[in-house]
Amino acid sequence: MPSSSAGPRNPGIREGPTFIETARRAQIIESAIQAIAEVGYARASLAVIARRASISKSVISYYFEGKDDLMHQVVTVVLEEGVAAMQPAIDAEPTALGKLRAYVTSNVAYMRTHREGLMAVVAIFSASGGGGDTPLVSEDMATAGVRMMADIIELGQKNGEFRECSPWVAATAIRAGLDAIPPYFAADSTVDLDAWGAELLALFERGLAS
Amino acid sequence: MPSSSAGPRNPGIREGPTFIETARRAQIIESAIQAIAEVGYARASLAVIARRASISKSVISYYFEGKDDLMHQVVTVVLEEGVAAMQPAIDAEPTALGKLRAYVTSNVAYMRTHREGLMAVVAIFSASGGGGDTPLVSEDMATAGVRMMADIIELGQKNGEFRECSPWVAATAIRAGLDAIPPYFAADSTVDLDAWGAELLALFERGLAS
Amino acid sequence: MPSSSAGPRNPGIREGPTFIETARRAQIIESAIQAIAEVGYARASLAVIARRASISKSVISYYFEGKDDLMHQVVTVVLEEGVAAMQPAIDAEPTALGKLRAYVTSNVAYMRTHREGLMAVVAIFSASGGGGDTPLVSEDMATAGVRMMADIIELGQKNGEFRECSPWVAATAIRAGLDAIPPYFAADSTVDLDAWGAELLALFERGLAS
Amino acid sequence: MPSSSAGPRNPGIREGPTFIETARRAQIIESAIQAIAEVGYARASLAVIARRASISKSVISYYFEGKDDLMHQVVTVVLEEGVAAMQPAIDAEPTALGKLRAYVTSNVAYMRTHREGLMAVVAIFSASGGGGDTPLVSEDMATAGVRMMADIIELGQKNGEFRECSPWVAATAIRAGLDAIPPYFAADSTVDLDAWGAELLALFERGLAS
DNA sequence: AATGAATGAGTGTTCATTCAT
DNA sequence: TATGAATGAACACTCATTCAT
Repeated sequence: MPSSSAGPRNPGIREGPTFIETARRAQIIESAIQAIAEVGYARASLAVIARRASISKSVISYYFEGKDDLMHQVVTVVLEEGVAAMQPAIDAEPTALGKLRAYVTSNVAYMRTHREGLMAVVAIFSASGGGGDTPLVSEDMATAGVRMMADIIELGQKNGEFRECSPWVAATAIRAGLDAIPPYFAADSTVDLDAWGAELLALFERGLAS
Repeated sequence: MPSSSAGPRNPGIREGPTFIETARRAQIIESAIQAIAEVGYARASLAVIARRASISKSVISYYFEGKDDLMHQVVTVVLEEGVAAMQPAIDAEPTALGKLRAYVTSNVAYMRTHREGLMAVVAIFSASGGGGDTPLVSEDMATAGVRMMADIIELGQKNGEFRECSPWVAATAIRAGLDAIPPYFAADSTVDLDAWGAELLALFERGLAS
Repeated sequence: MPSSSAGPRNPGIREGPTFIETARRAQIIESAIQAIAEVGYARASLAVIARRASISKSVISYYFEGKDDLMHQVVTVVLEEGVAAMQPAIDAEPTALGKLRAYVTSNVAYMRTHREGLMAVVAIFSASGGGGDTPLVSEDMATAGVRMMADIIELGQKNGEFRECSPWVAATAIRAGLDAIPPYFAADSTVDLDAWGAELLALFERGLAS
Repeated sequence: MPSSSAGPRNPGIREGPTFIETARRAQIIESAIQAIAEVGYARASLAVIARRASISKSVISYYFEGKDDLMHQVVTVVLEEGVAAMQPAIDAEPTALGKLRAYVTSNVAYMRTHREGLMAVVAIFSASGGGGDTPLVSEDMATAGVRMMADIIELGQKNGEFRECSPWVAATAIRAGLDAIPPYFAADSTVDLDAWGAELLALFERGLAS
């Protein structure tokens, strides 16, 4: 009864994930992220991922239900960590403008340390979107970041902080603006992320100002 | 062994591509676009593309150096057609604001009629490794759209129409905001593209206003 | 639109099976039969079958939808050939007793030249029966031989040639008695098939006599 | 590295198999039988068998030399139990006819309670290569049932109870007739086994009558 | 006595590519 | 100009087996 959230796929009786299991899972997910970020989703085969982790392909099958499961977990981990990193900062701000700034700032900060993860997620997203039968990435996950932003904008519109406009379109634009950064950062790691974030903020603050 | 830039090998008198050759190439590229848009990059094998064009796989190998070449050409054609469709409208406008509006408006218009092509390009982009320089997508191609926009913004700044800011960041954001549309449009073809474009324009006009 | 009855899985426009196609199909089916008869169904992998035919595995995939399809065709070919060899002899006999004798005699005769095929079919049958999701062998095919025999017995009972008894049980026993022969014949090719057939006939003629 | 004939390696004082060892072996064999009967030989992997026994795969490797050994033992156990269940009834009958009836009757009775075991044996037989001598099933084992029956027939022929004929052919036919039952019984457990046995007996008693 | 971890060979299958015709 | 045939490498995945603990 292999499951993505439970342990490996063999044992008789289980209690909780072993130390080694947790470590291996993390290691494999990390290798997957690096592989996707570096050679693209199409060329990130299990063999490539395994080689990068210096393990045999079978180990991946031992800890994950299959490639789809692994990809799903990559997305989950990166997104959950991202939300965990951003949410407190956003919640701490009372105003919509503050929240908007916190969103962009903390997102850019997260980007600095998790560039590859974000690139991997974007790659998995659009590889999934194509039209396969299994979603690989749930609608819910794919739009989580946009929804967060849209909520902030709606709040600002109720407050009178922001002008009337489609929160969804604006939120999509802001997220897209952020998602476009990692590739540039990957190609040139001297890119000034803070400056980029500040520029984006200036752009959207003005764009939304009432 | 025809190359991508020249036609099939022809040691005779001929110089330019035959009529039939041009037609076949276009047909294959069109089939590739449809296949990618419909089943995703991963499942768009040469066999699938060939079946869609009602030809045998070998014909593709005859007209293109390989799959990478075909993909490269898909990107080229779609992007060049896009530029061809947008450039006159942009050039016709004297002011930077006018050009910005023309850019977004004509881009959205092109999107309506070339949704599949744009989705295919995005799919090829992210399947081939984020945004770096790969066999499938050259750096130059990937950033062409951004550069066009950046030029407009710089013009506006010289004019005094737009405030001082990083033209590159702003241009990237605008392009990203536009590129985010096709997936939504594909999932729901009743999406109001004009409204979306207008919203984006309102956002960025305010964001750039001096 | 690959199909087991149609041609290979690639071409644009098809008319009928090529000469080479027919030959390859037959060759592959023959190799599969030999492999199964020799090493058992479990060890008769596509690799083994391909090696025996001195071709690469991919050729099998080129001419058959998959392993299941190949197995299905093995069964079909062997059974159809068997029926074709037996049916005329059976039909030529007016009496049920004559038909019974023709059935057993022609079956044994077919066995001499198609021992491996019959062993393969039996192996595929019981590998299929296990409980997989796809039948691999249709109920219809599996019981065709028994039904043929049962019909003969029923005819004999209406005639008064045979005593009253369950035609199905008797037919099953006769078929089973015949199916048991090939392995012995395989182990020792000097087995006197005609004598074996005659013994079986003596046994069942008496067993069914009214 | 316990061998199939001895228990797990035990360099201490002990000679015979421990209680727990015997129990585990029996449990594993039983699980193997169920697994094969239920999902077929092909899908009855050690993992499946282990899960059914609620133990880890390694335990199987601990008690058996390998999968082949386990399968060999499954066959041995089922067949030995069958002989043990039939032999007394056969020995109790003085006449060959009585023994024939006892053979069939007790075989059918054993079938009712050990359907899965018999199906497993048949599956192992035909998965492992027809009927020859393989690691899984020894020539000796495969023909044990036939020999038992052949002995009875020979006795009857000496007695004058049965007519002259090849005891081996007749015995093979009878065993085959019996072995054909389990699949039908498995597909439809309401099959009247006693009636089936009686029909077979009627058939073969007449067939052998002097 | 038993486990979880890991491996390497092997499974069926897909794919881009080559080549004679 | 185009095809059918064939290939070999790679794919995700399964499996029996080994081993330290």
